Amino acid sequence: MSVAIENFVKAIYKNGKRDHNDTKPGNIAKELGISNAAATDMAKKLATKDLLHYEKYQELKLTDKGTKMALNVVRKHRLWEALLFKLFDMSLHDIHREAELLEHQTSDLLANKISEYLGNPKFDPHGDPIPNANGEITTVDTSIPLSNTEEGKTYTISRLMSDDKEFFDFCAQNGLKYGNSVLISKQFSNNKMTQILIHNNTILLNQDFTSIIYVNETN
Amino acid sequence: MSVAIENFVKAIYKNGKRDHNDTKPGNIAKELGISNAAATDMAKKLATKDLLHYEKYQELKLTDKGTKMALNVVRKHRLWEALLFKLFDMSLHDIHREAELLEHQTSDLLANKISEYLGNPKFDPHGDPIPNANGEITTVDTSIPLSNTEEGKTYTISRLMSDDKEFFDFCAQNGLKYGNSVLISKQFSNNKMTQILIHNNTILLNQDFTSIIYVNETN
DNA sequence: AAAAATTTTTAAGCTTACTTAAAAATAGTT
DNA sequence: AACTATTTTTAAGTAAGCTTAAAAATTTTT
Repeated sequence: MSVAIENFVKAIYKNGKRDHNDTKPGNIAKELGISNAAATDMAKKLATKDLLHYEKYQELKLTDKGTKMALNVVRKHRLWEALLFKLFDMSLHDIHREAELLEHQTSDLLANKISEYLGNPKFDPHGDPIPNANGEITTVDTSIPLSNTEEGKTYTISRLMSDDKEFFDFCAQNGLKYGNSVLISKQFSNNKMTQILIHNNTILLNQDFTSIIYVNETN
Repeated sequence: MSVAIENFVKAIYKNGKRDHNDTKPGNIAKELGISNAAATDMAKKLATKDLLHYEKYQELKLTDKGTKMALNVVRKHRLWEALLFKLFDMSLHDIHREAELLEHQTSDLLANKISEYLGNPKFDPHGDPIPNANGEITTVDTSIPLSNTEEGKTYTISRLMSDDKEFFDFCAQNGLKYGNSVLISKQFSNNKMTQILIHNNTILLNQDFTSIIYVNETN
């Protein structure tokens, strides 16, 4: 299966996990930086390969086979991120970019070797869960976006759901890192802004950021 | 530049280093597993990109630009081999196969990180020299094939120049490994066979193998 | 030096993964 | 409910990297 196909099913998988749940060709096209026409073509083709269900004008739905393929690629991506993060001093954004390419050129054998070397980690450096060799995510995700937190409570950063360089640069500068603690000092009523205290610094975040930073309540 | 192009210049580079020195399209085609016609087409195309000099029916000669590209790919290949060899318990053949794919999806930045992590090694696990970030091979190679050794002398294995699984399996079984010592117990007159002593085992090697196992005389 | 064998080149054609442009259907707005 | 805007689909076309078949040139053998 080609890189284009792997990226296509991965994009459907990722979009299907999001709030909007828009997996129509146009959204997948946007995710992949290709034309809508190309996405429609590809969707039809992958339907014949039993990777997804295609019905005109409807959302694209991965079959079990398609989901398995997507999870296999996601697994390799996250294992690479975990490995590069451990071995090298590189920004999360750079690591992501390398993993984006390496994920398609990695045998299952190598993926298993990486996993084993790392002690079969359950999460990558963004806090995203790493599917196991069977394509299963066994961890239960109880995290919520920062935008949904309560004023005065303390949380632990569990996921940074982004590919964006500016976002990661901002995070790196402000100690927003997987595992770190944040206190919600002020939650503005409309949830459009959140003020947090981290490392004795007060930061004001807008919804662009509070919707992709996920946290768990600290016990 | 595409994977196909990187592999093409790499094949010319490798063939140019061998005894036969046959870099006509047919030989490159054989190396890459494509048709002669495809190789001729590609050669013409790469000439327009100033990667090689093309003259009908003549050997293909890399330009400086083409050589630089080839060495950059070779560098990444050998760095990956060195890294995978260090981190994981995998056969040299499997490592080679993974590196064959990863080499094309590796930024210069990542290559430098791998190199740094490994202490800027000068050789990969086969004993092949690793070009530096400028595409220069600074080491001097004094090694000779086993077929050219002298009876009674002791040598150190310096390079195993092959991609072949059977060869590597044989090597692994018999302790034929980069850095190991061999005594030439009998060199048959026509050089078609060589009998060596390694790890207290006597092995008879034919020329297929003695021409790709390189050694240095032990001081 | 001719004849035979091989290699290289040319030519035509295929598949993949795109593109743009226009038609068709859906979704949003008044 | 009708009009508008957007999205999806269809259709036609392109570039990369191959293929096979046949012509042209080179190389090898006798």
